[in-house]
Amino acid sequence: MISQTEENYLKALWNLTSSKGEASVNELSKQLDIKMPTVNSMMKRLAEKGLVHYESYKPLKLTDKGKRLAALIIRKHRLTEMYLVEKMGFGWEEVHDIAEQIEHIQSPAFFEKMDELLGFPKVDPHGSPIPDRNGKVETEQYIRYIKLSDCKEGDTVTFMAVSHSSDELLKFLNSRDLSLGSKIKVKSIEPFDESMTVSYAGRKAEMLSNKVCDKLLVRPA
Amino acid sequence: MISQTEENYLKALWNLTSSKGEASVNELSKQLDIKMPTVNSMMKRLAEKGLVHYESYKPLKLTDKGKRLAALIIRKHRLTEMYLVEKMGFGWEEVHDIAEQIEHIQSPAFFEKMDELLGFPKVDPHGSPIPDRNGKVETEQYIRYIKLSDCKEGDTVTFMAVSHSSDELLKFLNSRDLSLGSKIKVKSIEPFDESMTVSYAGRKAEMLSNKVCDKLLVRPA
DNA sequence: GTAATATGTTAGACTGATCTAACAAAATTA
DNA sequence: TAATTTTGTTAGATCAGTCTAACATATTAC
Ligand SMILES: [Mn+2]
Ligand SMILES: [Mn+2]
Ligand SMILES: [Mn+2]
Ligand SMILES: [Mn+2]
Repeated sequence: MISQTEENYLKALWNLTSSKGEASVNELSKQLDIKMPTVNSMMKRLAEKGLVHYESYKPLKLTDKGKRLAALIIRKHRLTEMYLVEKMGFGWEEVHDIAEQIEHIQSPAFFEKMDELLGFPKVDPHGSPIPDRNGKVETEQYIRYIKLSDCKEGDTVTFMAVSHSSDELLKFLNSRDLSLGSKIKVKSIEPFDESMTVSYAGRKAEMLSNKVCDKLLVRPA
Repeated sequence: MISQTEENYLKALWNLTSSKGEASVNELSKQLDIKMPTVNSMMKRLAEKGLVHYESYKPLKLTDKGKRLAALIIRKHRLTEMYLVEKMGFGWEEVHDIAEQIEHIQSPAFFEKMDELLGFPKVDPHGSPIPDRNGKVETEQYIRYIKLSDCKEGDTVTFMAVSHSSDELLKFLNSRDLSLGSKIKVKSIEPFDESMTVSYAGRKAEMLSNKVCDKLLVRPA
């Protein structure tokens, strides 16, 4: 069996390795705020269990089994976030911490029921894809999204997802009425700090810093 | 802070002490299926934390603080059971094991939301009272309930709650269409084994063993 | 009232999950 | 290349939560 602690390591590693396919002990240590020696010995344990490829001084990788298991935990996390927003009336900025706990509930029936009641959603409230029952994740469209910060003046795009969303960013977006699906037009880009002035439903000219634009994933028109 | 493990001990002790006000290490050990020395040392820890009155060779009692805390966990458990049945469509026999896990979620907002969406229910799906936000439990009516097995021939009663319900008992009741609120009339009692023949909505003559009748709490007409 | 049984406690071991201190290897800088 | 810094590993400690074995006290049976 796999403990709640082990699940959190797996999930963190899954997130870190999603781009390059591998991650360092150091990165994982920072991500989890757990000291390197602790992470190191946990990696050996997960290697014993066939979930991680571990070799001294080499980068960490998930095995196929580890990837699948991690994706199934992510699935529970994202289904939960969607359920909390859609069925319980929470705001998208309130659900991550609750989902962080509920993702560890052991009850297939519970998550199947959520999935059903939600009508088998494909994405969570932040636009991240929900892995399927087998741990497969639909990256097709998702990987085609680009950062708003990479757009040019005059571009018109659709706001599709928030990457690595903090409560603060989500609250900021709330305050500007900027939500998933919004059509955003880039009116101008300030050369000095790359801040953007954009317009969208109900907002003629809203200024967004580069730090914000860097977190908004959009689909070109 | 209090761990999930500690919460389970508190809750078990709360259940055991609900009648006599005290319980033995041995009883608690059996209840939790954890060996006596383990229970013993945990009781000392909880005493340190001001949650249990512990004295060598004396029966265990909860402190007021311990009672309140236990009741708040029970509150989360019972609200969850009610939510799963009323809002997610689970059967009353399916919800205990899920609630056993969800009761440990740390998020006041989550349980407040459940409570609201349910319209502030007073009892769980098995008829047990839900403690209020302060850990006070409404025993007024509940303690007046009697066992069906203590009724006499000719009595007419209302089925109000199931005590210490196992999945098996609940499934049995499902199979007989016997649910909370049913008006039950005791038609006859077999002197040999005290089994009862009863009638209720849609059932003319249903035989219930003494073991079953002992678990059904009813309100006299 | 003693013997037998049941219950409770102490001691000591083990595993999981964490840490710090010290050392080793790899990467970076000079 | 040599020195310095960063990253990774090993060793050993600690705490929570569990166990078994041994001993102590209380309860029950005779
Ligand atoms: Mn999240
Ligand atoms: Mn988590
Ligand atoms: Mn229950
Ligand atoms: Mn529990």
